[in-house]
Amino acid sequence: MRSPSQTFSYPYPHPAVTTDVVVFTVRNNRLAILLVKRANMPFAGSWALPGGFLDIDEDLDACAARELEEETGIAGLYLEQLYTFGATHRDPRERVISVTYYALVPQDALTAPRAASDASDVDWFDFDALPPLAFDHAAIVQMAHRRLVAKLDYSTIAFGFMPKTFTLSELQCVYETLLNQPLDKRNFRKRILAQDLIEETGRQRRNGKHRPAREYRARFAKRVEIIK
Amino acid sequence: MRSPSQTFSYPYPHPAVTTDVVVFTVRNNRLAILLVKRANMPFAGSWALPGGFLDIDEDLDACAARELEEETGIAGLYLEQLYTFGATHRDPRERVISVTYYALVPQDALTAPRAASDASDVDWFDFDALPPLAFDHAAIVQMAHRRLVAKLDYSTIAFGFMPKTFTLSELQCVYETLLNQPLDKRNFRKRILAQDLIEETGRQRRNGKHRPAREYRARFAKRVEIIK
DNA sequence: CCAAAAGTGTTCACCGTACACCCATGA
DNA sequence: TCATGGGTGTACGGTGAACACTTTTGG
Repeated sequence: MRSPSQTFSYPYPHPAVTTDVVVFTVRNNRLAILLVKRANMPFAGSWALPGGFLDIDEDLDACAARELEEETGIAGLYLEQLYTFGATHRDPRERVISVTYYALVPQDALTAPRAASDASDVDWFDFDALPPLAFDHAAIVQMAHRRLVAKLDYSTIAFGFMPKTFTLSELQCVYETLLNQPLDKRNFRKRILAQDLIEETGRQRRNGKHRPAREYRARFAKRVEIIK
Repeated sequence: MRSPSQTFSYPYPHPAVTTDVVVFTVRNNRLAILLVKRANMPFAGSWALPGGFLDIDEDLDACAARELEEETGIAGLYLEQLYTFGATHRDPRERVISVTYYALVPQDALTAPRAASDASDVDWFDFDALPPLAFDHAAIVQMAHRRLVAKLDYSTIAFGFMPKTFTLSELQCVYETLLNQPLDKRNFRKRILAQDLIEETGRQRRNGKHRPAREYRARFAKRVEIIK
């Protein structure tokens, strides 16, 4: 707003802008996502992705994080932008553009989410047993899943599901879940260790009446992103 | 937020939504992009990406295609969504969310674009000699370029720069330009032919006082079609 | 016959894959 | 001592990289 001539505002109807988030986790060796039950029209009573309307002076990423926390109580996740959905009739109320995100929750952080705000209920659903979803959220979920699986090959995205420390068997289990196929133990360990992405903590994990497992942690500080 | 009917409209200020497009081509063995000179405030006289405001009942993809054609006369490109930029102060006029796209133009289709609409001028610029850009368009261009280069490895995106028929040397030249490094001729030909993506037309190309080159065409339906 | 770009094969190093047995612990 | 998951090495085939000369044409 530098000069009067720059205070122009586009004199045509503006669409609403929302963010929606696909939150993945691995739970009971199944891929699962977080859904909220809508309290309000339209689609009241339907399950949907957590999300909501953008505040006029709020960054897109902040909106996604805020709506996620408001509706589910989950905060602190790293959100990555997925795609922007803007078909003209995707929302019966008015024209709505949805900027979508996805995020990963470590297995151990599965605190039960609590519903609030526009959500009357919140729960995790196994990815291959999802209920019918409101709006075009099924398409959003599909795209997020494709992105997640594609990224397994060329990024460290799978570590997003791991707690701070973990065993190689736990890590392999996550990969097997995401790829939906068994992996050879020796080859898996060789590959992971060769990438030099994890290091031993020096401690051991005793999980039963058998040999203890070595405990590892990720060696990289932040998420190592390889460009898509 | 509740309404008995479905004519509800979100009762808070809506942001404006625009689309912007990064159009790449390869010209004189250099990567180049298409820019327009802004006719209006803000940033009047600055170079910027072609783009503009979304109509309220227009799909996002259609908006990107329309604005591109209005400002540059280029139509018929396959546009792929890149990322959505929504920092709160990226436009001095008002809050603006920009859904960005990128597209590829074949080498031979380099008809001079013609300026119109909000653009007082249009031109191609070598990617490594871009002028200062309006808004956050430099960041958009950077992201588009990273995506383009990343996709060379695992997609057929390079064919988007090729005419309907081409020689292997021409194709190699495009790869070398995009990767900014020379490639071994024998390995390149072996790799391309092994992928079974192209086939001989049976004709030859005589381009000088030397051995003619075999002419090929893409075997798959190309995404980038025609320029107007 | 000369200049200039087109076209062609082999070797080698590395990596992903297939595959089976011993180890450490708690009960 | 047994049941259970943890941990280890080798051999093979396929793929990407390095590397130089012959062929075809126009002038």
